Amino acid sequence: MTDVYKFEKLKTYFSRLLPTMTEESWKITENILSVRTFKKGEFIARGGVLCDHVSFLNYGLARVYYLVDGKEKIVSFCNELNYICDYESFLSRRPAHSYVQLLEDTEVVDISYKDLQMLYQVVPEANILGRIIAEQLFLEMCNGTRAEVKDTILERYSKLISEQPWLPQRVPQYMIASYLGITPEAFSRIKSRVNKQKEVPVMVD
Amino acid sequence: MTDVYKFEKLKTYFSRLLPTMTEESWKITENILSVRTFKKGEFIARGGVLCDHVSFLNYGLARVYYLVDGKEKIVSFCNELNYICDYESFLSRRPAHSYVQLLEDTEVVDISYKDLQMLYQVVPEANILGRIIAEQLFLEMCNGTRAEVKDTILERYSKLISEQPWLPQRVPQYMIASYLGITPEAFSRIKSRVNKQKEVPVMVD
DNA sequence: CCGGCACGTTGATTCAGGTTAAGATTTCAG
DNA sequence: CTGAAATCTTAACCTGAATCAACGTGCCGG
Repeated sequence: MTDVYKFEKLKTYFSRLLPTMTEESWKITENILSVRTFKKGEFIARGGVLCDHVSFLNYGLARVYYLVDGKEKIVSFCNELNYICDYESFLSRRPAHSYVQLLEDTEVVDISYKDLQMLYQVVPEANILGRIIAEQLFLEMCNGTRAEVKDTILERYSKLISEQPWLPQRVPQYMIASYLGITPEAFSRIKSRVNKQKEVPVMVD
Repeated sequence: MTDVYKFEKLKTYFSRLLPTMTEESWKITENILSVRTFKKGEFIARGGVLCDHVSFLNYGLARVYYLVDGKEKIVSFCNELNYICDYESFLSRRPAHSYVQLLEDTEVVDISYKDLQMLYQVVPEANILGRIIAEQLFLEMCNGTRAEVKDTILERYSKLISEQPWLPQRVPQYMIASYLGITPEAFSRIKSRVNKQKEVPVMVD
């Protein structure tokens, strides 16, 4: 947990997205970043509250969910080397609709809206990075939406596990059910139904 | 239909997004744009085919849908002053997952992927525009997803009609049902149920 | 004017998943 | 070690929407 250089991961990530970014631009960027740590259970964003920071996860785990009639509907899980933030709230400057809660002790690198806008003015590459990141978020969103429309629950489960294989070890099953859009009971039923058909269990705990 | 200046609408749109864009930058941009027209029923993007252009709708109407088990699931409708394109395919350079079909004769202004990348190199403002547009698409997507998660069918219907009031006059009801994620039969029933409760019909044809 | 087609409605049946409830199992603090 | 809380499973019953099918109604071309 004691990184030699606390922005290392973010820097690597940026240099992969935009290899042409100069060391100078990075130095400026670095200056307005800050590191924050959170304990399991804390929130990085909450419904009704403006989300004023984008956070890049150094280590830890988070979930994003909506509150629907008092019930939590999980939209995504997020670990190391990803952004966590209600980017919708952040961009639109309006109260968040989603909740972003940490499922483990977590360290993030973050930047405030104000500072980011400043960065866009000062560092030209920042706009390219900002564009690429927005595009990537858009692509991820597309993937999610498409899967919800086209895939069966089982297919979505398989995809989830193959994309984030560490998930079953780190989050309870009822959260995965919530992500799939069904109740824990239904999920349990589906699992047992599938495992009865094949002698070798497909869905692992 | 005979616009004095065929890029007028796009220019206005851009200048609203980025007022600081110079006339010079616009001149360069303008040079790589082209106008295309389509007849009702034609496709701007098809599943399995790379979508190599972003198109800005000058006039006309389009729908975006996925094919699920041979059935069409409409994701959005799109008219004047919006982009139509499988932006996912366009950005990722992979075959499209969605179909974009014109529901009326349509005129678009469009730009190819290659030309856009070139523009990003040559005109610095283009990156800002690109970022803002990607951000907006992301926000729209969020709205859609959130509505699907949180709102009832009736609420989503009301939202749709208040956002695109011209819709019922221009598309058949079964397409609206598809957008809402239910069958035409179910939609019909919901409508009649609602209209029975209130003496004055709420859902118009 | 007629026949066909696209669109909308209505009814009967079916089914996946929700709900409720009760146990079984795991986890963890004290 | 022990008991409470959290999690997972199973079963019985219920519900909303899909499916299948039949039937209007309006529109268009010949």
